[in-house]
Amino acid sequence: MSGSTRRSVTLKEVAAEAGVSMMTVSAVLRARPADKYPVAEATRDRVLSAARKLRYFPSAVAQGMRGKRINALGVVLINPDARLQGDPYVCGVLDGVIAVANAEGQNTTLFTAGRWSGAQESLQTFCDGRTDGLIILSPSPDSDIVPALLEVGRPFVIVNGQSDDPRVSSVEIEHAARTEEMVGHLLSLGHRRIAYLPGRAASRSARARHEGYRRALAAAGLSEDPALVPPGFYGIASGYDRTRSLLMTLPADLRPTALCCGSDQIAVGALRALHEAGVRVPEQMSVTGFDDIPDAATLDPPLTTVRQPLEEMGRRAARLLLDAIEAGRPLGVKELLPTEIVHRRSVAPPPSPTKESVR
Amino acid sequence: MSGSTRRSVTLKEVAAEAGVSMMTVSAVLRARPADKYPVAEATRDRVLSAARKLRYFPSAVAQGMRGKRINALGVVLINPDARLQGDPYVCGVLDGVIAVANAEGQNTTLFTAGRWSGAQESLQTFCDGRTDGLIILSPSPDSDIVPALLEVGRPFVIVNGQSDDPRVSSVEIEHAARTEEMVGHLLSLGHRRIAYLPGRAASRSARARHEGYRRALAAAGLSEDPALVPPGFYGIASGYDRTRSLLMTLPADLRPTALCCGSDQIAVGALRALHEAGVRVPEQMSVTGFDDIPDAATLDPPLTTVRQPLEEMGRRAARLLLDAIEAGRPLGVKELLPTEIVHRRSVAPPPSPTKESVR
DNA sequence: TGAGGCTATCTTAACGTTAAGATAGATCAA
DNA sequence: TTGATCTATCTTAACGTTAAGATAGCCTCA
Repeated sequence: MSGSTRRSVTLKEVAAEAGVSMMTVSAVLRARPADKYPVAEATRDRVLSAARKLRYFPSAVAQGMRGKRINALGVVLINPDARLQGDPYVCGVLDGVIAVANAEGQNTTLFTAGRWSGAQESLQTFCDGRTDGLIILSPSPDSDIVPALLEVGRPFVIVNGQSDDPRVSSVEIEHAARTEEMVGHLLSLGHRRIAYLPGRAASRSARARHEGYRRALAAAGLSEDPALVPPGFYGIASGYDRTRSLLMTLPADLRPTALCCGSDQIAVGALRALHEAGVRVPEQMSVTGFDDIPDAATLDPPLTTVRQPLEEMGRRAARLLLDAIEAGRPLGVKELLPTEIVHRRSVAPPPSPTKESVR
Repeated sequence: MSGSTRRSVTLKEVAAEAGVSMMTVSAVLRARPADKYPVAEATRDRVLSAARKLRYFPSAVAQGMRGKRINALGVVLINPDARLQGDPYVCGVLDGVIAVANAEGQNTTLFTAGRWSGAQESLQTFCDGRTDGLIILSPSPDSDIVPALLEVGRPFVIVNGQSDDPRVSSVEIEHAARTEEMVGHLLSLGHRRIAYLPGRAASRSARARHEGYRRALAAAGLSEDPALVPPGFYGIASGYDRTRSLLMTLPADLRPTALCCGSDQIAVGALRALHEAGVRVPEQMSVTGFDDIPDAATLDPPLTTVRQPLEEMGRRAARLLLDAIEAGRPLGVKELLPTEIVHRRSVAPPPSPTKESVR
């Protein structure tokens, strides 16, 4: 019975067992409205019990070929060495996508572009018909995947990688405005020397956040001091190394009194370096992050940061995608989700001597 | 051209464009060995350029219906409120599965059982033919999914939920033996009152780990003190609450000197509670975990724990599943992966007065 | 010269499902 | 009584692909 049952039970077998045509079985099992395909009560029962007896499961693949939907959403992780563990950003978005997909009776299929050998090759995989559409997570602005997808005309939504093309739907947050607000907050507390530890310049979000930092300084009549903005990347190691450099290379009176980090991971590294150097946070140095990863609340001290609604972003993306699939065409909706600053203990006014003395 | 392109390009259209039959196009594009289906060089070129021109992508769905493989592995997350963010265990295994799947040209499809209304209903989703087989993550021993899957005869592999049935393939670690070793280590350091914070008793792994704790005590001539083993679940909140209770309810001389936690998440909660209560770790209290999540190394103090090769477990499971799919039948392979204790700073001998005074 | 074997290609049928139209008996109004 | 309408079911064709067998021209060898 079980064991080497290679083939699965088909509609035809159920039909034979119940002594009716396949169409009748199909109608009964899909519970079509009776006015479309009326079935006698007795027949219905016979069909249902035959299906149960044979353990029949409808083939989504065959259904997908017949109709035009396979009821699956694809999620594309472009990052070549993408790993879920230790990537709260991707996991959060994915959780949102899965939640909506589940609620709407859709499956979720993961695509990871092992090595990126150009969009053309990857599309062979992404567009093979096993999903109805794609959610692209943080495509680099340099990648050619967006134009390629537009060309094949498949529904897709971008998360965190807004495109100027009016046909593209995307879910995005205000990187610049929120960073500007954060830096403004530090300025209002009296900080004047505020370092910024940015993500890699190839990333859209990193560029936008950096721009927010500049705008806040400009609004306060200050300009960016390159010595306080060492290039880096989103990652614990970057935060650690850059912070150490800042501490070692700058004379005490030129040291920043606040460290605005482009991501929480960077802030984690920064806090570690400050801890090792005996610099107390926030008394001697304020530190801020961006993302509000789960760890942010339990760091020592808890991190003041920007909360990105990761799961909501995933949910929105999934809904936009479903809309586009339904409509059968790109809808070009750009959603901008609200973010907020979460105030925790890693920020305080600068140590007293600084006061209003702008250098 | 793009825009409302709803339907995708088919083999037939490519064949028409190239002026050959569909079969020839199929043979060219799948690069079949020439001795099976020889095609003239000129024809080949014509087909390839037609396919490129029309942006043809073979339909995996149609291929899957024709042949018997769709080249996708399913991963079933039974946990009803499964979330990837904050679940390093699931993420780690998933990373391993994805790595192997990718390397073998397979897709990965996620199934989450929103609410668990019995295996029969869930199987409708899991067995709808869009995957060639399933990897089941940590099924509860109480769930009826394993017998149900055996009955429908679909290839599947269990991770961390070994079954006695000889047909079932599983990837497992030694929960009991390693916990026994960990508790033995604490005993050898002189600890005699060792609390154990278990995972939910419905979970196989939690039961097995708990059993290891008992065995270690028994080997030292001790028996379990129910007051030191409050029921709980794998999760930060459980560790925090249970630890607070232990600290508040027990008189100082009855307090444990070591806290053996059923998971790293529990240990995270325990450390937080101890920190708040001003109990120094490891000077006044040793703490151990299980899993070795990435955070374990950066906790304060870094956590002594059992390293579970999560990613390797995922990789093994994927390989076992591919073997079973290949064979077309359950193979009943049980893999037991090695684990090791990672010694970090959260463990020390008990404070001096305790010594050998077994109460 | 014809049998056999190549090479390059085409045709048919099938995978499991479903939309649309066909059928056949029963009921009903004119 | 004749057609119209309704109910319950069946039949056909199609979705995009591919295995297997068919075909047709050409070459080789006895």
